[in-house]
Amino acid sequence: MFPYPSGDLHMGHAEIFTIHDALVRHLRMTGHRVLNPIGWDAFGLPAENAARQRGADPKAWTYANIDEQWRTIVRLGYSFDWDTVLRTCDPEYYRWTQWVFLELFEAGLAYRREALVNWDPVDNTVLANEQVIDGRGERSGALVQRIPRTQWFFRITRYADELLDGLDTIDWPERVKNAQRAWIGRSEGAEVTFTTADDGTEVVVYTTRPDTLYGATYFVFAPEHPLVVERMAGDAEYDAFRDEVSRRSDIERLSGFGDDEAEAAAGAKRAKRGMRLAFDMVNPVDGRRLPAYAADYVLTDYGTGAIMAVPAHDQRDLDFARQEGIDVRVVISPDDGTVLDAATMTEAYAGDGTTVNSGPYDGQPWQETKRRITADLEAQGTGRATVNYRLRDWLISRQRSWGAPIPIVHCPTCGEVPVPRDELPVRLPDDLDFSVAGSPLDLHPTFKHDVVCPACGSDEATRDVDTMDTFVDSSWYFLRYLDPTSEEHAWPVEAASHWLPIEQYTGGVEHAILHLLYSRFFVKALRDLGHVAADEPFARLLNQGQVIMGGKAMSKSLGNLVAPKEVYERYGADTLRATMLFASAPEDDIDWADVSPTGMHKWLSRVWRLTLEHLARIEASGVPGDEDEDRALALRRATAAMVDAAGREYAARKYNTALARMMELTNTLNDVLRTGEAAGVERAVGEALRALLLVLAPIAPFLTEELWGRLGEDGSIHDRRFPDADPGLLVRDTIEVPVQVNGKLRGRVVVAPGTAKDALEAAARAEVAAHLTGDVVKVIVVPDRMVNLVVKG
RNA sequence: GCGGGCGUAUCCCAAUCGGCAGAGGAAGGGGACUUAAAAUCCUCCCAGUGUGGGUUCGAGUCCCACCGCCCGCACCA
Repeated sequence: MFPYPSGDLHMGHAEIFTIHDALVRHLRMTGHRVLNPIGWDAFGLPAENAARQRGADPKAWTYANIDEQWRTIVRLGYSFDWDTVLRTCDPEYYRWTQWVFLELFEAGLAYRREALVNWDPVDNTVLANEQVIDGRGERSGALVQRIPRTQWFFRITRYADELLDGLDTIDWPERVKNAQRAWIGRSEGAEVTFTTADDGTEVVVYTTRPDTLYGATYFVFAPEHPLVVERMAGDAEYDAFRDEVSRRSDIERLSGFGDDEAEAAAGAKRAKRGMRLAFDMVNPVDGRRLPAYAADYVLTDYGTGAIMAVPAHDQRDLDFARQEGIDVRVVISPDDGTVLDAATMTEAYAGDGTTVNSGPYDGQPWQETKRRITADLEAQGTGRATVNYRLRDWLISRQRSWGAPIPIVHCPTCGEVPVPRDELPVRLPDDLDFSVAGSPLDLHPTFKHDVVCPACGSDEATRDVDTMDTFVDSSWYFLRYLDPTSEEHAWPVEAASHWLPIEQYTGGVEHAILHLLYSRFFVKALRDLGHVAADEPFARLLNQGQVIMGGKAMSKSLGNLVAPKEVYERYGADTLRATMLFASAPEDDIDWADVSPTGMHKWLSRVWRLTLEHLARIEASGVPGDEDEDRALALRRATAAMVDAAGREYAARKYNTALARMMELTNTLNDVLRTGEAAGVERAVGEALRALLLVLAPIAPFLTEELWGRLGEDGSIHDRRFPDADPGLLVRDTIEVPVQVNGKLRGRVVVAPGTAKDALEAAARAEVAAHLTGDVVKVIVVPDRMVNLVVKG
């Protein structure tokens, strides 16, 4: 994932880029052609806030940060392709963001409507559902308010099913896929049409349990439901109730469970608030009258904003029914023989059971009732099977001015008119005044009004003054990398079909929903519009862990921040890189309090010293002469084993254990040099060092390059092939096989690899004869691995 | 409450298909070198794998229950 330039690179960036760079360098060394671009997600609020607070020019501010990050990226040796750099805030880029918007608009995937939206009173903008965490704005932390407002949406819900099913086709961490599944929230049920008791007005509800229809004893509307608003117009009590619910949803709902924190911690249930309405509803299956309520626990924007309430089998309904003294009616009898008492039960029963009290459906398993009732409703025209989703359309309007303007002109006669493609980009003015109280774009002297309708030429027309969510910018940037400077097209369709899906995508798990869901939607939509062939943007995802400090997130306010700069200025870039990779597997968090750049620096210095000492010896004694064959062979075997093992560790992206194998070899090298004349093994030492440097090159590019040159090798080490182990050196003459008696280790035998089972067993019996005090009743022989003799008596 | 993940030495962290619990690092003790310190080198110390069951010839690894921690989601009908 590309970085946001809020300042210099932080440890999180260093972590993601280090992992990614080791991976990419290894791929290059194993003969892959790698496209490894970099860019900046350069629109966004911090630039605008800097402008507001310090009078900075957001563009200059952003570019200065990009320059700083760039220098750090170079300093840390990240091998990005420098000729594909892009910045989403450049008009040359956002021109095409606007183009993508128009493509979606014309396909009916971008639309404008009024809705209850999330208003962030601190950042002064609306937010998408995905950007509201626990009722607070993701960035600002402010309590979000629900207000009605006309805004632009992307119709991501059209792809809900495909977004869900596609998860089965991609190699992503399970937790990210689960998060997306939960977010999409598909459920299967039925829509059932109820009617008002007085004039038969139809009201549709969504339920996942149509089999419990006979158990409905009341009916609930969301307080904002249009029918309620209409029917209760002028009712002061209702107005007060609605007001209170709105306030609650802004404060109490968000702060948890009311004022009592102890109660909140214990997970106490939130009291539901409801009001009896002035009319009744009629149950379509049996004609019974159901009292109608408005209550805060029914949401306006899920399902149809109205429910049938079945207290016996839904806990929320039961809580409300007990509170209001409403009847409870049991329609499912538990299979385990428990008898539910409608008068006294306090826990709704949602398990398996047999249908009762439901007229013609009695006596069947509930699943069967569900099928039959749904079919019967359908036949009568009072219901149908449906699928429902938790996912809502993506709200993309932002009342901010450091973003891509929405390329639409509003005309009193023509409505929403797209800006013609050849007039793109709709540029942000350079002279935005950030000292104003509202949106600088809205209040700019000419931006809004200095326009005519592209369709009819009317000068009454105005520009849309909102910008797009910055997640729009980042939902397609990977396509732009394929031809980042083109003025002809957003990206080359043919190349896009070759390079997508991206084989390896690396980034933080904080984007589990946001960026990773939006990008998937974009690719699917753009595919349907013929702009790309792939179904998914990212075939394989690696979520690197977080860098923390002493168990807590690093942050300025906690004063536990360690900047990459501190580390690389003291120890160098290679040490920083290797420290991060050695600390843990890429997926795991790194606690900086636990890691030791000093220790890593010591080891890299050891590699350096071993190489220089080797060179000094060669210089002193000339070309190595005859070898000490046993010690040389042992070293060559150790080298081959390291190359073989490290290669596999690299392939599995386990750089921590790859480094451990390299350290092992330096230990061996040290031992070999200590136990005899260096002259006897000098050639093998040279081979070992060269292999070591090659294997280390993706992790420590600077040190290895320097030593490679000093060893007299031509060209860059980074253009060399990753070494392969000599298979002949991996084969051992003898191996040690543990011998167990009754599962306990009692001895070892040394045999040739591949020794036949019976020969191995014989050797094993001889070895542990002293322990075979009874009859051997069972023998387990795993060739080359172990022998277990089971003795009885 | 639901879903996912993790508990191995003082600490970080390894351990192919279930097959010798220790690869690597850090910290600590002792020693060599040094006028001394740093660096370097040598050496020692250190767990039976959160708890309790089960399967198996054999369990850190598989199954069940529980404890602890972390991360999602959560009035979604």
